[in-house]
Amino acid sequence: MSLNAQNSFDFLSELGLQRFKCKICGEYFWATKRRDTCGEFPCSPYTFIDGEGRVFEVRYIREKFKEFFNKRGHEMIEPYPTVARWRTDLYLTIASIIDFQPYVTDGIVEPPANPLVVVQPCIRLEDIDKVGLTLGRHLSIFEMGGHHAFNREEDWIYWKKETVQFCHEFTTECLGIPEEKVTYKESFWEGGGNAGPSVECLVDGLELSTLVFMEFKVIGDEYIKMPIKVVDTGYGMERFSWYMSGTPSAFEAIYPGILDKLLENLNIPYEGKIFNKLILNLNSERDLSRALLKMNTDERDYLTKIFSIFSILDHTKCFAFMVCDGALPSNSGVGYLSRLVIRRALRHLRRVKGEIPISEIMKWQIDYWSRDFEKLGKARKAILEIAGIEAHKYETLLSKSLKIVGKYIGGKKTVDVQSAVTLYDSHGIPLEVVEEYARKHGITVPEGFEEQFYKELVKRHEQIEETKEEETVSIDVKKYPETYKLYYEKPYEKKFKAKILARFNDGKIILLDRTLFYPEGGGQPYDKGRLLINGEEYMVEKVIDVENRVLHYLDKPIKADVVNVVGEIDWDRRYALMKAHTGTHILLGALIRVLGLHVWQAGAQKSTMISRLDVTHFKVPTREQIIAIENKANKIIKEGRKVRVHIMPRTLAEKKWGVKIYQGGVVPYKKLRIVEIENWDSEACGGLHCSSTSEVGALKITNVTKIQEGVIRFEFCTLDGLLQYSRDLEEKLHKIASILSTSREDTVRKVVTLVNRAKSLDTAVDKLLNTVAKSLSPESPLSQKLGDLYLVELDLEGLEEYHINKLGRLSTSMYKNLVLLVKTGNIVRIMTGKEFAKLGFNVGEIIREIISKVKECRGGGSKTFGLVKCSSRKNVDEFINRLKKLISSRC
RNA sequence: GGGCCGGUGGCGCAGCUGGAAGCGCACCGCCCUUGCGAGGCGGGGGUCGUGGGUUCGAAUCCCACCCGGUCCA
Repeated sequence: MSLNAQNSFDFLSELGLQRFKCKICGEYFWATKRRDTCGEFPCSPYTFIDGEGRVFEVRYIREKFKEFFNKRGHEMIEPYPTVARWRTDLYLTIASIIDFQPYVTDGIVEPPANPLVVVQPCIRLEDIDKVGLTLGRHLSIFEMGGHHAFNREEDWIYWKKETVQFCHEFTTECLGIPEEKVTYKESFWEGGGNAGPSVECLVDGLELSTLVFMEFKVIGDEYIKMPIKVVDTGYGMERFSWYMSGTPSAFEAIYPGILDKLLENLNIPYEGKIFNKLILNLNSERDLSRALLKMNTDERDYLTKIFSIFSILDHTKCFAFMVCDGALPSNSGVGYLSRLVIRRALRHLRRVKGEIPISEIMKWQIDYWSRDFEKLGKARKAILEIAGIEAHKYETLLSKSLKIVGKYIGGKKTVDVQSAVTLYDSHGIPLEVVEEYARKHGITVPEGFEEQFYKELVKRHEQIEETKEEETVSIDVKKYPETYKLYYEKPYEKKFKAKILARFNDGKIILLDRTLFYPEGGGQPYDKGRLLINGEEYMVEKVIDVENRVLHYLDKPIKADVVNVVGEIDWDRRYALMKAHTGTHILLGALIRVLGLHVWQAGAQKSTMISRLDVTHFKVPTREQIIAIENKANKIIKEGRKVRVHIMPRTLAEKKWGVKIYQGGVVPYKKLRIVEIENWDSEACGGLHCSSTSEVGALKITNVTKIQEGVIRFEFCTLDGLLQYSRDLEEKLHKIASILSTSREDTVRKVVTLVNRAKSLDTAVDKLLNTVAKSLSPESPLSQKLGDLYLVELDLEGLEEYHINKLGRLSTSMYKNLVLLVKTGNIVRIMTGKEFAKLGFNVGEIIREIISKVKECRGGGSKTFGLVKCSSRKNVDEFINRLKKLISSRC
């Protein structure tokens, strides 16, 4: 790649480094002294593992890192959540720079500080299957230390040379790693929509940090120069911790205490030395099995167990963070990822035959990590409960799976790929369970089955086609000035004067210089209202915001020469929406307090009637909880707490209220607009609010549903809606009462009597049917003799099909020679006793034979039962006559 | 958000190339037994997730929706 030109790295010579070519991989690297290899595994083996001396916990490294950079002018920033709620293109925070993409890196938003240092917990699941196998090089959750600088021409902080210098000093002077061991490999990095040359800092085979010089924005295949140059660094806190500790694997360093407790609990001794026998570049299950083949059985079994334990450690920590940040297990969205993580942990726990509940391990993790991450401790109860629920679900799945596997491959001689894939795809049953079943039941698993299995799996998922994109009519508004947003300045004003700046769609869409009309956004619907021009009225039907220009959609075109307008918003609608919006914030505050800190907003829609708020939570709350939530919310309303709006820099807002302000998601502005309900709730929000909670009047939750696993929807209304809502309920009750012809007070009693009556009618009908059936004996006056058989013809017009069938079933089982004909309108049913078929008759055949001769009759049936529909009663009778003749002639 | 699997008596399921809703467990009654366990006989309990459509006829086929499960973004 031309972008990765050598001159990108020339500055390294100024730091006293020399450029060499790795004799093994052929890549270029820099070092203080001549050496043959680049310093990265496998060109250079791991030489730092000595297994002696003190353990440097992640905490130690983290503090050292923060302190080092803080002393060198970097402001400390609190880490963001691991769930990247502020981004639409990512579920998880995969690097520290994610916190600042894309708005800061694009130059739209000022960085919270410049330069800054942050230690960001990150979650990456792409390589989750490698966790454990690589002894800790891969982790699903890790802390990335980053020092970042955002450079503009006019405001230059620092660039490549200083960055490497900082890194070098931190690695060598601060942590005491010998300078001659450190190498810097040339590379190129790309991710999150940005790219640039990078330098990897390697020591004794291990990559400890990567320094990226972000210069490009990646759009499709194109690299576009960025307006600002960003120093994006990533220091692996766990890597440093491992390196410094020199333990056989990283897990001893990351999880001191927890690892021991787990081993002890599982009754497994720990022998780190065995790892020396392993090739350390295990990257896949296949690599592992190859390496394991070279070992003896005991060693192999032992190692497999240890790898599982590593995975359990890693995954339980990861899960705790995810749940804490609101990624509750689900079958879709981020929630699926957290379920994936805990399922993997549970699978490993089963492999090592762990009797210990996973929530117990989770408890240890919370105890250990909440020392640094307070939020984990606060979410403790929810995390443990959710882990318990997930473990239980997994158990249910497993206990069901054997039965399901049997259904698919039981009785077969070999396992077929299709079945195995369906079992995995539709039922979540992993291949190993299928193979286990096959082995037990003597079903052969063909050669190379696993490969075929994955091939088929990939094939199935490739077949999924892309969904069509939605068309949006875009109007180029950028050449006009931004609309002045009067609605923010004066949310209680109803009328305003403005000038028309532009007309679109022949005057049906207009752009104003200022407006009180709130455009759709943040789950708050747009305002409606009217524009007045010389006494003529134009209705405003829709309002949208395009790049801060507010477009008004009118019911009829406005003339080209008009400039001045008077606008008036539909105040009742707007005020109802303001109350709904403030109500939403009040409700969210109540939900977090009653249900727990894992509750995050997952979506919201305000309405003048019933609004809704979706939040992350794992089960539909109980009636008591819902009442508690309502009571809390109404208390806040009654107290008349102040609702204040603050416009303030991001950093300040985050410092004051934390990342919880990002409930609504992406905030693409330089400064945040914070809506604060005194001591209750603070959110970055672009909507319009009441100035006191008392204006909301009241809040009633009208419905609570689980819209998907891990997401609960609360439908609610404020005072205006409540009035309408109760009227609707009243109306319904009134209708029910009138149908029951009783008073509204007596409806319940009446329904009870009716239900009881229905039940007694049912039994009465059953009894009567039984009596009628009994009466259809050969001696019955209705009986018509047909040889050995006899026929009864009934007209049961109006009787339900269900009861006719029941009567037929009863009578024909009582009387084997009975042929029962039941007429209902133009339909006739033929039901026969056993004797009929014994004599060689077949109802279906007979029907088909006769209807070919009778006009406008259709029908068919089985040996003992049949149904014929004719166009008229006359044809029915003709059919019956022919039937009788036919039967008697053959008896 | 998409794909796949499923929804049938209280529970677990069969029936799904369309023809009168079944089985096992549980439940009730009787018999056997000194009692328990068990066994024998008999019985109650479902209009097949909801709504449309095709058909003479739908649990079964088609469409939409709801609910549960699962895999993948």
